[in-house]
Amino acid sequence: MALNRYSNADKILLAVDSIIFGFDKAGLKILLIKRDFEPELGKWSLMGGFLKEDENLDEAAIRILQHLTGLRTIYMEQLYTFSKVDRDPVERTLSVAYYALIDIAMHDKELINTSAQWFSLDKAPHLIFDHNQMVEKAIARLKRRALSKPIGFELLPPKFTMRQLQKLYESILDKKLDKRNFINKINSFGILVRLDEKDTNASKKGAYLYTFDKVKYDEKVLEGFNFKI
Amino acid sequence: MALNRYSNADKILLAVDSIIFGFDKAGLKILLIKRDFEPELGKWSLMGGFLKEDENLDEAAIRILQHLTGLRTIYMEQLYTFSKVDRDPVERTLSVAYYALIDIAMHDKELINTSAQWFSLDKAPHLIFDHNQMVEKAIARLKRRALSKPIGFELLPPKFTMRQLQKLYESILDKKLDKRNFINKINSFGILVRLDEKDTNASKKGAYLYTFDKVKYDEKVLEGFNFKI
DNA sequence: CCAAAAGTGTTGAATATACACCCATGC
DNA sequence: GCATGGGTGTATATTCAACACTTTTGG
Repeated sequence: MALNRYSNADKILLAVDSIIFGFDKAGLKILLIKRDFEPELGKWSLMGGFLKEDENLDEAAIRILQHLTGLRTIYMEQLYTFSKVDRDPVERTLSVAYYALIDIAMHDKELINTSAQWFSLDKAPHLIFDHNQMVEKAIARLKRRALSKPIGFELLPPKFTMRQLQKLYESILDKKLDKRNFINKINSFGILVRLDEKDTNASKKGAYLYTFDKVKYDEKVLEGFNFKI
Repeated sequence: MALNRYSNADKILLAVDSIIFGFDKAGLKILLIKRDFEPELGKWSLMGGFLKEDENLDEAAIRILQHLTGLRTIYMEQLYTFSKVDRDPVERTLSVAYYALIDIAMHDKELINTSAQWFSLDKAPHLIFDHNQMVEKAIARLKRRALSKPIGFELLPPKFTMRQLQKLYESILDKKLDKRNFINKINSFGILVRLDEKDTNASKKGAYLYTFDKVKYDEKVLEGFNFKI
C-alpha cells in the first residue's frame, strides 16, 4: 500500500527558470534569451530548462544557466514555484524560479555563444508564459533583500568604489541616496576596508577602492544587520 | 522538435507539505500528524500529499490540509521547494512547503477526525524526511515577516486584546517586549480600533478589545510599513 | 482587603536626514 | 583654468528604549 500512494500520484514536468540581474555603469539590467524551440520559438524568455531525475533544483539552475549562456560560478537563490495549471500550453509544467545578481563586466568573458542579451529593466520586452510575473516577483524580492542586508559580495567586483556601491543600491531601490549619509551608514558597519589604490576610470581625481572584510561581514550577518537605508 | 524537448524531460512526483503554526494562551505551536502510510508509517510528519495534474499548488495545499485535518479557510503561503535527490526513500519526490498561522481556539471545531496534534515548538518530536528542516525555515520566515509587517489578521480572532497581540509577537520573536512601548508602536500605525467591549477572561478588571481597521491596514501595506519592534 | 492583570507618559539615547563646499586631475 | 567627479562634518528631527505607579474588581 506504500507503493499505491506513490504510484497513484501524478508525475509532472518541472522546469527551472532563472532571472539574472546584472549591474554596470548604466544601472540594473536583466539577462534574456531568444527561445530556441517551440512553442514561442524566437520570443524573449528567461533562461529555462527541465529538471532531471538525478539532480536537485540548485544544480539544475546552475547547469541550465551555464548551458544557455556560459555563465558559471554564480550564486543563485530560489525565488518561488509557479504552478498555474495552464501556464505552459504544451503540457502541464511547474516552474521553479531562481534569481541571481552579477557584475556584468566581471562575467563578460563567460557570456558567449548565445542569443542572450542584457536589457535595462524599463526596456525589457514582453516575455513568454508567466515569465514577466516571475521578473516582477524577483524585483520585489531583490528590493526587500537589499533593505535587510548589504548585498554586494556576489554582485560587485572584488574591488569597488563607494560610488559603485551606492549606484547599485540606487538602481535596486530605484531612488537617489545622499552620498554622505550613504558612506556614513556603510562605514558604521565596519565591513569594508579602504585600500590604498584608486580607481581612475570614472574620474580624474580617482576614487578609493574598497573590499568587503569577509570575516567582519559574516560576524555581522550572524548578529543580525539593521540595514535601513 | 517542440515535443522532443518536452517528451525527453523527466517527470517527477510533487508533494505539498504544510507547516501550520497555531497560537493560544500558551504560545506558539505547530500542528503535526501521524503518518498513515509507508514508509515511516506512524511517525510524526507535516501535513502532506501529492499534487494532482489538474490543480495548482495553492489549491493542493488547501485540499490536503482539509482532507487530513478538517481545517478550512486558512490562508497559506508558499515557503520553499525542497529537492534533494534522496529526500524521499521510495521515489524521487520534490516537495513544495507551505505555511500558515492560525488561532487555535478559533479553528478548534474544524480540527476533527484525525491524529493531528499541537506541539509547542520546543517539544515537537523528530519528523520524517526533511520535515524538520522545513519547520526551521518556516520559523525563520515567520520571524522575518513579523518584523516587516504586522501579522494578526490571519492569526487572531476578530476581536482581541492588546495583550494577546503582544503575546503573539513575543512568541514569534521569542523575546519579551515592553507593554507600553508595544502599545505606543502599534497605535502609531492607526490600524487598530478600540471597541467599547472588554474581555474579562484573563483579568478581573477586563481588557479592551480591538479589531483591525482593514481599510487603514491596506493603505499602510501599500505605502510600506516600517515595522521594527 | 488583597492579588492579579490593565492601563498610562516622559525622558535620554541613538539613529536618520538634510545640507554645501573644497579637492585633485585631465583636458 | 575649468569641468568633472570625489571626498568630507554638523545640526536638527525622528525614533527607540528604559522605566513605575495607579486602577479595577473578583474572590
